[in-house]
This record gives sequence, C-alpha cells and structure tokens, in this order.
Amino acid sequence: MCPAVARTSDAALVAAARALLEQGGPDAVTMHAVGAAVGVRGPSLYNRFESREALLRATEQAALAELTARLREAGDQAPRPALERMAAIYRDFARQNPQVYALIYAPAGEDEARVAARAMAAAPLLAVTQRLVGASAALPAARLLTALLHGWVSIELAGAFRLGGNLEAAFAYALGAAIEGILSGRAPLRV
Amino acid sequence: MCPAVARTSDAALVAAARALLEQGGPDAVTMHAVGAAVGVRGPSLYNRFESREALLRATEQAALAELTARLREAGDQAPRPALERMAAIYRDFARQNPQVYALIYAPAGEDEARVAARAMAAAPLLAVTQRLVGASAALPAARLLTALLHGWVSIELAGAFRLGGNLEAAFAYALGAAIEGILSGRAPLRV
DNA sequence: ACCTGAACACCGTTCAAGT
DNA sequence: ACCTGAACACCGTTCAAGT
Repeated sequence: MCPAVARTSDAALVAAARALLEQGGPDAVTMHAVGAAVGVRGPSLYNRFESREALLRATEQAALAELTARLREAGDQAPRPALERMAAIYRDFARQNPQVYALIYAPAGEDEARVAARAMAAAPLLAVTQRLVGASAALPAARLLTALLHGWVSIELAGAFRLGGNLEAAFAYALGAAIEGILSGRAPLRV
Repeated sequence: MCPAVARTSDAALVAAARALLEQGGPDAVTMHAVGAAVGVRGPSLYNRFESREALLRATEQAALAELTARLREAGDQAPRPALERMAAIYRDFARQNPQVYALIYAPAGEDEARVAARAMAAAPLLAVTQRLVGASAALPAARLLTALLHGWVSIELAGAFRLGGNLEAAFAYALGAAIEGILSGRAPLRV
C-alpha cells in the first residue's frame, strides 16, 4: 500500500562496496558491511543485486568505465605521446585503486557485460596502435602493450619487484623498448 | 605414550590442496576437503600448518620451485633461443596450472620465503638477459620480459583476449617485438 | 605425538513477516 | 515495494578429550 520509497540505490551500494574493498580488501566486502555503510541490513541488498558476486561485478564495471574514460582523454595526441600518456594513466589508475584493479582481472565467469566493458577499455589503445603501425599489426601491438602494462602493474602491486633499481626508470625503459620493438617491424607477423 | 605415527605429512597435504585448487578453484580448498583427501579431519591440519593461508602459501612455494626447475633447464642455450624457450615454458606452466599460477601473484603478506622463492624463479631469466645485453640493461630487460609474460598469461587465463586473431602468432609477435626492442638499444636507460 | 568431536564466530543466502 | 529478524548451511579455528 505505502509507496515505500527506497532507502538506497545501486550506485550507493556500489560506491560503498568499492570503498570497503579498497580499504580492507575483498574480505571486507561483506553484505552486512556494505548494507551498514548505507544504513540498511545485509539481506536488503538482495533487492538490488542477485548475489555478492553480482555486486562485485557491478563494482568492477563502474571502475572499468572510469578507466576507459580516462584513457579516452589521451587519444587525440600524436600516436607516440598518446601511448606514453595512456601507459601513465593506466599505471596511475592501478596504483590509486589497487584492489579494484585486481578485481578486473580476477577469474570469474565471463558474462556479456564483462566482455563488453573490457572491449570498451581496450579500444583507445587499439586506436592508437592503428595510427602507429597501421591496421595489419595494430591488434598484436595493442596486445603486447596491454600485456606489458597489466603485467607490470600487477607485479608492482604484488610488491614483487624486489631486486632494487629505479622502478620509474625501469618502466620507462620497458615501455620504450616495447614501442621500439613494434616500430622496428622486425617481429614475426603471421596473420 | 604411544608413538602415534603420523597419518599424513606436509607434502601430502600440499599435494591434496593443489589438486583441489586446480579442480575447483580456491573455494574448493577447505580444511575439511583437504583433510578428507588424505583420510583425516579438518582440525588435524593445524598440527602441520598454522592456517589455511599457510597451507596455500606452501602450495605456492612448491609450484614456484617446480617452475624454477623447468626454467633452469633452458638456461644453457644461446641467449635468444633460451629466451624463447623460457617464455614457452612459462606460458605452458601457467596454462597447465592456471589456479596455482594465479596463487603466485595473488596479493598476500610478503614473508621472506615468498620473496626468496620469487627471486629464485626470476634468476634464470635474469641470467639470460645478462648474456644478451650485458649487466647494465639486464635487470630492466628482465623486468620487461617478466611483465610481458605474466601479463600475457594472466590475460589469457582470464579469457580476456576476445578480439579474435591467432593467439599463438600474437604471442610470438609480442615476444619478438620485446626482444627486438631490447636489442635495439634505443630504449631510455637511466641507471 | 597426533587425532577427534564439539563448539564458536562469522559468512552468504532465503524467507516469512512487517510497513 | 522495500526492509527486517530469524534461520540454514557452511566455513576457519580452537580446544578439551581421547589413543
């Protein structure tokens, strides 16, 4: 009978989940804690999300959309500076949101939304490699750069670069070498 | 009074944990299930490991030692073939043991054993880059290759290469371009 | 020494009952 | 329509009690 105006929303729950995740890791994202953060009990969350997993997936989607938007802003420079800018944006995002970043590559069932969001995030880099080396090598070049970026930041976030040296300089070297390798045209390209 | 001969061992539990992990993911590795696999109840595991976390860490250590041994076998070829062989070994290991592989880069407290095991695993690749480009660029070159390899396989395992094309050829291209970039000597090397 | 059942705290999830 | 408390199954972990 009563209108029963909602006391929360998808966006509020996602924001709460993200804050809890970033503060205390995945274990801190309990249904109880997320509910408490928006003034509601745990079971109420099931009015908006099918499961804790679905809530985490929505959190991942929001983060991926944010990263995509940031990457897009670097798209209208010359190819090489755009590439370097995108690499810096990607790395900064991961360092500012390490837990959410880990979520993006966490193993999980591949639903359509996840695949689509990842394709959106990959587009800006692919557009740049296309301008850099043309259509034939654009996809493998983008994959090399994506793998390098993801691998680098996830090793960095895992705290696994322990052998000393200047990490900033090492990253510049790695990115520079990858770009030089792509531009060299000497890598085997079997289409 | 009785000698009370043990009905299990560290190695047996680690093997059981690894099998459960690979079959059903981290959630399948419950203390009850691991115990049942070796004919013992859950609480008995605490005689050998401080916690489930410690058991998983021991599983990770065993896997890392195995990977290290495989990588070492490729060390006595000429630098470039050794590099290509190591890359193939690394990628094969990850595809054959996807869940254990994910464990290796899972965020966790960095104890000494973990740091040491990772340094052991990194050594073969570092030795090869040293022969390839000399001492000054060996570390950043090894980091580039490690990041590329880890990033590539973890994206591959996450099922996130969705844009088509031949993945085998794309991997050969990525590795080839990285090596060419390293050999070009044109990447910025600020030590 | 090693193992066990019982117990505790905590979690995701369901659901009948409330407004 | 939305929220709640109670309940269920399950988990890691502890511990007194057994051999």
